[in-house]
Amino acid sequence: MMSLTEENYLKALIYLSSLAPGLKEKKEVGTNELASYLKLKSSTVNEMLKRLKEKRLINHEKYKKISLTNSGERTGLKIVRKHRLWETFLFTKLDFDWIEIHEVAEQLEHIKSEKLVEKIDKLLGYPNYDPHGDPIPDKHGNIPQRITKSLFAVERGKKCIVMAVCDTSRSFLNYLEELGISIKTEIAVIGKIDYDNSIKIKIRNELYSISSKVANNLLVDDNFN
Amino acid sequence: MMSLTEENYLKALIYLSSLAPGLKEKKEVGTNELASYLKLKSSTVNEMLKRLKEKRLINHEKYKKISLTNSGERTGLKIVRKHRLWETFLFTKLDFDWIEIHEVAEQLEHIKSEKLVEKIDKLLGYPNYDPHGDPIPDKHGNIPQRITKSLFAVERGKKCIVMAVCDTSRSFLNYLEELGISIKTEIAVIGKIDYDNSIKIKIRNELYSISSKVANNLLVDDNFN
DNA sequence: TATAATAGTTAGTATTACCTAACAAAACAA
DNA sequence: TTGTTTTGTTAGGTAATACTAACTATTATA
Repeated sequence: MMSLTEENYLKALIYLSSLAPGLKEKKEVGTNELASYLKLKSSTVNEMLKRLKEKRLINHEKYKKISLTNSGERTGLKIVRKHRLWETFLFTKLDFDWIEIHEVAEQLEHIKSEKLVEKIDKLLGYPNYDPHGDPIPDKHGNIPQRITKSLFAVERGKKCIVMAVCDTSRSFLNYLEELGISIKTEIAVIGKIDYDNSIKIKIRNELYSISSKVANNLLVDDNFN
Repeated sequence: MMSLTEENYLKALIYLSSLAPGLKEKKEVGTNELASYLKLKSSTVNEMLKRLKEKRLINHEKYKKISLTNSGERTGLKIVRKHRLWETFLFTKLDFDWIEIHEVAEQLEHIKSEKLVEKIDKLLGYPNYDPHGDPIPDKHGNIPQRITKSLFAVERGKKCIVMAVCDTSRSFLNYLEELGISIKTEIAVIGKIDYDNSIKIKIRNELYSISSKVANNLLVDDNFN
């Protein structure tokens, strides 16, 4: 039986080694990297690594990098799946907003019940992406393709639909809320200002100007023009 | 912040001191009683009692009985509320059956989010009773009246509706499933056999005979004949 | 390549939540 | 009332998960 803490270590390892946005291929992870991600001391992490290795969930040799075993990866992906399904549930069924879902899903992801996960998945209609646009692994651990086209890359004059965000920080999500941008929002790209790379967009017939930083953090689908 | 374990102690205390079926008035609880209910050693319980007392959640003097403070009772009722709401959610929204809901709700009841509880309550239409017929405390801690009339007490010739069960053991619930009895099932009392106190009933036009033990563990509403 | 900076490990400590064994108080019964 | 049973407490131990401080290995750079 996995403890809540062990589950969180695996989830962090999955994230740092393969799920983090912008990672093309699998990456080995260091003790300190993991520690700082989990906001723990490296000595603490070091002890847990021993336990996870004993349980054959990770590969780790003294002073070397960490990688997940197949078993570790499977287990970790299950938790990611649960997290993202719960986020979707909270957002679509209970009207939680973007900013609130993560914290509650952090708790719900540790509920142990295969049946519960599958029932929630069914209730939601087997979604491929969570409200942040992150892909939801299916029950076998297969992960849908991540959306990669950013709003910044959309041509002038084209319309697109917001599918995901690269940044889930409170400040970014709050700013999006102010702009009225959420998942599935339609945005038309009106113009691009070369001087500072900012972009003029139209949302529900209102004009806005957004910085390239914001545009780069919005992933979109424009395959319908 | 309450730990999961502390929450379970409070819930157990609430149950043993006032919520257990058949309790008319508040009862003081002993260390051993609590220990055997929680399947722990009394020494373990004793330590926790110290902590709960420090936190002013219980009253307890050495070698004396335990009672909940107002704060302890409020906190405990919140957990009972969450447990029963989650049971209702699993039963009515996710098609879990009677036998499965308790174990999963034991985990879900510890999720910390006021908003989540209230949203689930709303989604369910603010129910007064869970799928076992146990009353669900409202957000202020008020508990609806428990149903008290057993099937055994229904007069011959009358119809009634199953509202609650007094026994939630696996074996009893399994037997009810076999009979096709669930919450809201209509039962007509056809006859009573004085010899062994067994009862002849009709469910969906099928005749059955049940023992007085079973009849006593089924609580019903017959205020509609 | 020598040394400084970074990364990783070990040792020792604390807290929570459990245990067993031994003991003390209270309740009951002869 | 005195002995026995039941109930409750204390002392001491363990595993999981965190910490700090001190150490060692690796890597990067001057």
